[in-house]
Amino acid sequence: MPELPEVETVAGDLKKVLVGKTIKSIISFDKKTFVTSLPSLRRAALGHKIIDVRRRAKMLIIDFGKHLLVVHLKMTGQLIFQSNKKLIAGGHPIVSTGTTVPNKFTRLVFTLRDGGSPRFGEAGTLYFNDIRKFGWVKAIKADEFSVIDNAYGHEPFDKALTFEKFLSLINRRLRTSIKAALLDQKLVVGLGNIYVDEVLFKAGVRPARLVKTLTLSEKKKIYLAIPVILKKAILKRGTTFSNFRDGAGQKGNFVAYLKVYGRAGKVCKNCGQLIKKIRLAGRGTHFCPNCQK
DNA sequence: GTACTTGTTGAACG
DNA sequence: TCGTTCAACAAGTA
Repeated sequence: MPELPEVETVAGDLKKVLVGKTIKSIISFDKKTFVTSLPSLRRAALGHKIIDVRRRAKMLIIDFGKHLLVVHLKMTGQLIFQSNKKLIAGGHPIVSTGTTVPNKFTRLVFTLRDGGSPRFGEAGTLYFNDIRKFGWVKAIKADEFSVIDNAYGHEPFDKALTFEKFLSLINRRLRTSIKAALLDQKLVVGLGNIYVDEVLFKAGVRPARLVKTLTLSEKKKIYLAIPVILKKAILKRGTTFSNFRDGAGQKGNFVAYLKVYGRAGKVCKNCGQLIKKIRLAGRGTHFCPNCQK
């Protein structure tokens, strides 16, 4: 389940290998995988050189200059680059899906060549896999990106997201739970179910608390916990990564640092009480009844 | 077989 | 209009 740290990791890894390469061909195995039609996907990308790969919210952006491919992995999407025997992968764990590409979950295949000239040979393949077909790929003109961009809120590491700004944002959701407010990508982007639970544990606030009941001090703790949790997760290369090949060094390690998520019925690492799980905002929600007030 | 999982959207609600 | 909740999507896992 890629949230911000996972997408950030994938974007960084792919940037290293994709920049400078040119899309040679695009093959589709599933029309549902992209919002954009295959012909316009090809128009935007074929023969164009990749100049950057980056992240915005939980989206991956492959930048061709005049055009962009915008990729959302949603829950089970993977982007896998293969060159010779080397795999660079990111997204949903590949436990049950086998370790080879393409496989039955492969939706799109991009073949690449080095540099801009057709005289260069193939230089790897980029696979877009998605088990549940929630993910998508859009091709847009660069100057149309603001339409997508404007639908999302602040980046959690953006200096523009001051505490005052954060307050004014969550104060728009006074009658909802703090969990629902933090999941809302129109306020602050990048937090999904896992990291919201972790942020609220670190802040010592129960997920079900309504925003209007929070003290200023609690809001400050939440505000401060967001970048701490996310940065640590990025450092550990995310929570849900899995090795695609031995020794690839791609395994996400943050799962070992999770304090509440997925630990229902286990003892709190902080106080020893049992972690509780409830259903909130339509999501499984984990917290420590002792550490979180 | 059934319940459960999740990011995002859009419908339905008050 | 606004804020909020909830179903829907898909398919693998327990």
